[in-house]
Amino acid sequence: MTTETPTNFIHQIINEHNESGRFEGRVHTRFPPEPNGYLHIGHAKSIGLNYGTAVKYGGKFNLRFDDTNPTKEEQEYIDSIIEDVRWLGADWEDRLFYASDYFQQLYEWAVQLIRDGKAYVDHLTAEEIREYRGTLTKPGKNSPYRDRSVEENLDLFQRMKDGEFEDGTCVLRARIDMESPNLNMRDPVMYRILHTDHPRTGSAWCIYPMYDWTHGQSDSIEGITHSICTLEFEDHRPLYEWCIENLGIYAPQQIEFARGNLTYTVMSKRRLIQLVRDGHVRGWDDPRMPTIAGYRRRGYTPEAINDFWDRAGVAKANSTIEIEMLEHSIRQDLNQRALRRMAVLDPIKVVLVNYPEGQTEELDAINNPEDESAGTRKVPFSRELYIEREDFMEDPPKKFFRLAPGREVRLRYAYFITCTDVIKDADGEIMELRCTYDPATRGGDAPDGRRVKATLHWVSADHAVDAEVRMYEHLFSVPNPYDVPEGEEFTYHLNPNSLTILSGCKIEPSLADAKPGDRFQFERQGYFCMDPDSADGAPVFNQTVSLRDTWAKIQNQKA
RNA sequence: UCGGGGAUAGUUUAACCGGCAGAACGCCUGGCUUUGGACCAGGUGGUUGAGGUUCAAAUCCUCAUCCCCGAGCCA
Repeated sequence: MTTETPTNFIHQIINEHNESGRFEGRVHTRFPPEPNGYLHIGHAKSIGLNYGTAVKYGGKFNLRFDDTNPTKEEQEYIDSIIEDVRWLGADWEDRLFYASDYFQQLYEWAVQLIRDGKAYVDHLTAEEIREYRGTLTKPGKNSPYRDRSVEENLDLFQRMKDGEFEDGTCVLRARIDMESPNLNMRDPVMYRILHTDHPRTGSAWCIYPMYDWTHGQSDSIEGITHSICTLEFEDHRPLYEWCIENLGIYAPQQIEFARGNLTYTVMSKRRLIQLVRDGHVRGWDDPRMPTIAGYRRRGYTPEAINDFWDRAGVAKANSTIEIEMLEHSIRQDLNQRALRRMAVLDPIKVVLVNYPEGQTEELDAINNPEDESAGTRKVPFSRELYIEREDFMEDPPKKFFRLAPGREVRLRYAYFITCTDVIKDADGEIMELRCTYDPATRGGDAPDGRRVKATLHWVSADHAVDAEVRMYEHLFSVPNPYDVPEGEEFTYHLNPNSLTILSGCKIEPSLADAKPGDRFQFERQGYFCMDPDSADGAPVFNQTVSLRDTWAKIQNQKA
């Protein structure tokens, strides 16, 4: 038995169970996805909570697919979910299960209930069932088929299973209480007829159990102690307990918690599917999607995602967390581990007029100031360079510290340079900057102790590699995308600038060796992850998140 | 209208049996800096409301208010 410091109300409940001996000190959780879509970051909360709880108490964690509705479920989703849960770091060891593994047992239990007079085959139509159910305020009334004999029910249920009836002709219902104030207890449907092949059981079954008739018993079979689910199942708990009690089987404890929402994000599977199907994004793993696959491609780490949910906490109050908190977690993680590289996203050429033509130097650059073991690398330097267009202003405002006519700045790990000339084309567009460099400042330090207010990143023009860089903004332009004018859809606030593709970016040559999935900090810009779309000699990077940017903040304040 | 849940800084949360409301993110200052990054120091800001019990209430009691979920042969 362990009593751990509770970090949330669920752990407190577990401590109480451990003290009372309810589960003999056992802790066994599970993550039960329905394979009808890709996992999103909200699921990561549940995965982290279930797996983290098991680890905390030295217990076990199962992965179990809730695959009871073959009309919506697909193998593609099963595969992606397995990959995502594994990527997030949750370890189910050899306990990968499917609710469909239990179809036979569930069927036998249904027969048991029929024998006990606690279930019956109902021939009411779907619409009639709805009418008979009553409303939130009005009690329901009994189906005329409710009092069929055990023999008749047994026969009918057998024939349902044997495929004698078409979809929708009848259902098996639990016989509970049509007047219950809890609508879930008004004779809930246990089985419906679906002549649809199942991804795992094929055509073996044409009747499929409903969630309420499956979930609790699956938990029970697996010896789950704490069946953690979201708030909307609170009303189902009495039914969950009814099934188990009337079957006389081992009883786990269902506990509900609030799912977490994010600002600037929609998270329901229905909406996500729509974004994919209607082409608002490039697929389930589009880096703008809040899916696990999307975040992975974007460059997020599982550690950052788990850290984020740890910080967010677990409670029963509905909440929408500011996306800045997620961004903080990924910045913090990547700051520790990402190698630094220089990349010029919007290049402008700089010519060092006093630097010898044809000369090239190899300068030392630190790979990660936060991690000495990451070492250093050589970066080529020459007479013609690229710097960031926005790092120069011809007529700089007061707080602009970067390059300007007559001003001296440092090129990182290289030299101090001073801008002497601005070359423009006929339209007045700046084409090139002419600068002088100070040979005494090699490496970036002035022996005379003189200081500059800015350090710029740069790339040698002759040695630069061209790259495509995909910059992202939030998929939605407002914190609450659901807040739309009367009659408008949730797509109303879709951000037209959520993706900006930059081509002709100039990146330092060492980046040519990168592999898809590799993450870097582009100095002074942010974190970037190489995209699988990359080809030999044609690298593509996704912006994971920008660096914190006080200059941008100053500019925004003025705007 | 019936049933079930919930309400603590801008956001997300902590506060055991009633005992100084604490943190993270954000925001604002300042320091430091070869990334306007990172880091360091400081600051702003809160118990939904009204009563009651108590030496003492976020916590207990009463009455309100507001929010979420529920009428799939979805999960």
